[in-house]
Amino acid sequence: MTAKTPAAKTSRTPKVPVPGKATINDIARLAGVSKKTVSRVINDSPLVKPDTRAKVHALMREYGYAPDPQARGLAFRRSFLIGLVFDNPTAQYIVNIQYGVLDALRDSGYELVVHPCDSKSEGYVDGIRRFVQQQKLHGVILIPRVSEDEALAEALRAIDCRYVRIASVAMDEPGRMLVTHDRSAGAEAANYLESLGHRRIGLITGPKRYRSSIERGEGFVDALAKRGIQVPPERIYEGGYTFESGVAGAEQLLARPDRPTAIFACNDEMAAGVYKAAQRMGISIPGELSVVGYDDSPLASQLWPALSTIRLPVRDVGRQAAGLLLTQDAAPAAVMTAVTPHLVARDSCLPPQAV
Amino acid sequence: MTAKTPAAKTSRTPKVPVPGKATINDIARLAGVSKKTVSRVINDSPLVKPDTRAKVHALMREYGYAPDPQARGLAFRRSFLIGLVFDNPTAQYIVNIQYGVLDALRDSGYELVVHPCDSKSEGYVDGIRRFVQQQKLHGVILIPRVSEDEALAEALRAIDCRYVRIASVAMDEPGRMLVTHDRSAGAEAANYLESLGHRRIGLITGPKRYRSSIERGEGFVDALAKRGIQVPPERIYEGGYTFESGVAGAEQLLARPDRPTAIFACNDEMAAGVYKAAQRMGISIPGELSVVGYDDSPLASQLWPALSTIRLPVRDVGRQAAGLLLTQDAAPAAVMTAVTPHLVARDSCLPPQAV
DNA sequence: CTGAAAGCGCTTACAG
DNA sequence: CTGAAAGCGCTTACAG
Repeated sequence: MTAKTPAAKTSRTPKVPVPGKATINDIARLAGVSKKTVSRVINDSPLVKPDTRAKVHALMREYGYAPDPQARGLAFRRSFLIGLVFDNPTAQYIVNIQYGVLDALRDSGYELVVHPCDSKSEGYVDGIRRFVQQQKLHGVILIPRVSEDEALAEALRAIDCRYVRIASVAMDEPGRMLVTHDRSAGAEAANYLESLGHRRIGLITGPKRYRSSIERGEGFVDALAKRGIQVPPERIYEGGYTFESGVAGAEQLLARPDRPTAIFACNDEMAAGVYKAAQRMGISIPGELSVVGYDDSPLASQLWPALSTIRLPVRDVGRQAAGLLLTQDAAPAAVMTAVTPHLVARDSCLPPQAV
Repeated sequence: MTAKTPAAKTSRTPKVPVPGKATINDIARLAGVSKKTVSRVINDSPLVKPDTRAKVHALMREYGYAPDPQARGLAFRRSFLIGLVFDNPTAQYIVNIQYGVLDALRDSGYELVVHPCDSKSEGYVDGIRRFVQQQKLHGVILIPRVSEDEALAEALRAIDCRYVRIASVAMDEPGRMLVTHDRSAGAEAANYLESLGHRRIGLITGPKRYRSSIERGEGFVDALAKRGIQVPPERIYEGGYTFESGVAGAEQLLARPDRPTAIFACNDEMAAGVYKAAQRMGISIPGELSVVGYDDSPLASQLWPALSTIRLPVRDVGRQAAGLLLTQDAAPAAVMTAVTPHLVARDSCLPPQAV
């Protein structure tokens, strides 16, 4: 204890913090500055002399120091957690969003907490509010269908909680929206089938309570109308985004005398249902029936023939949504952020047979 | 300020905490006890007079008080977060585990933080260690394949981190394991096919680096052997748990002169590949070929004919794993916890044709 | 059964 | 550009 030489040679003195266990006090002492200065370095304050900053940074690296998120959170009166709130989309969608969000969160000091909910249950908004308040979340990312619920958005604003809504149309200010433009993808599917020569075209939509379903269906019908093709009500079937509803829809549409030569199903699961119905009825795909789906789920490329479908880069959606959330305070987005879905043409469509 | 009557009548005084914003100090003051006593109530200490406890509880409810997890965590020197660490299983598996874990965590005060990783990358164990240490996690749940990595388990033990491993065989002490018994399910598939009368039976396994693949395959082969049926090497194909590898495997197995009358694919994706190959080769299922899969993925019931497969209640797995983690300190599990998979017979199997 | 003091590891507000 | 004091909302260790 008499030596005045720089310690750390005798490695086990209580003065040398264990890697991964150092605190702001250790770094401050080692650097010969106050902890407030270390705090400034942590928070990238410009009010630190470059030399001091460099020295502190070096020490932080040397001891593998990372500030304790809980202590920081307590002082900041908020946590470094982002909530992912979702109702009941497909597993693939949830997981891809998670991967994307985590891409954006990597090395940011933020972590992702998952929070499923049931938007049909009484008081689900209260549940989310409690979650946000208790965890003092930095913000939440809202996936369809909860993202489409204005009451939830309103409740979050009321408690001053940052959020980003992922939805098929802009329904909030730019900083709080990530738009997926389902309508234009519906139109792309329509134009594709029209350009192949199809004129009698059927549509299987999702449930009306999903905005995506409306957008996809309307985009499809409107685009066909622009090219002079009408889709009469009897060629539209409202499905439930499920395989079974796809089967039922196709059976109904294909039983008609003026049977359609092409069907657009608003998701891949229902498109798979169309395959099954067609197989049962002895209608060959793509020879006698062209099919377009939506989602590009793993299923799509496994069907036989491989399904032409709409692909949305969901991981990008997650990444950008998280990016918006993190920059919401610093650089409030001025222009609406969007990720655009596109058609992936595979083997399920052909020009209609000349009958 | 002169009134000595119980306040709260004039509702807006600074003495009355806003709902959802009360602190331990507010509750203590309102109850006329010290915050330490409130703390005892929060932590279910027996050292509180029933009357006092009741009064504090009432106040907590009235003001919607919930202790701040960050403050609590800081004082406890650990957080109330559970980490879910996974490499790359199917989306459906990940999501079901998440639902299950959250079932168990509900109202426990713990939250779930997701942490994907790449077990093939250099230093992935370090990444997980940093995650655990920085967040001061209460514990982590490990899903295959990372759950099978002894080096990771060792590293977690070294930093004194609670964990539960989900795997197909017991590879750790009871309190830290949730076993899924893939071997017995493989045997069940074997016995089913044998009892239908099949004798020439093919097997498409997963990659050898997955313990589940080995267990399923060996369980299948051993069970057949017990009933006097050999599966020669040329009737075993090592797939990659992917659709394409299922196609390739089936094409090879079905091209042989003594073509099998039944195939067991070690997951549903590969079983779907078998369907595709069979369709291409003009072999009808189940008439000329019986198929059994594994996982009971959504795919299974959408295939035509519906796939007979092994079903593991994955959500239960997640729930029980989380349960183990939460009770690890209090009641260290003495006996190995298991969730058992079972065959779901659908339409893809029939006795072999008498040719 | 209950409480006053000190501390967890950070930050805010203030002062210089 | 830097720091000493007080505080975020809890708990531990100690005392009674």
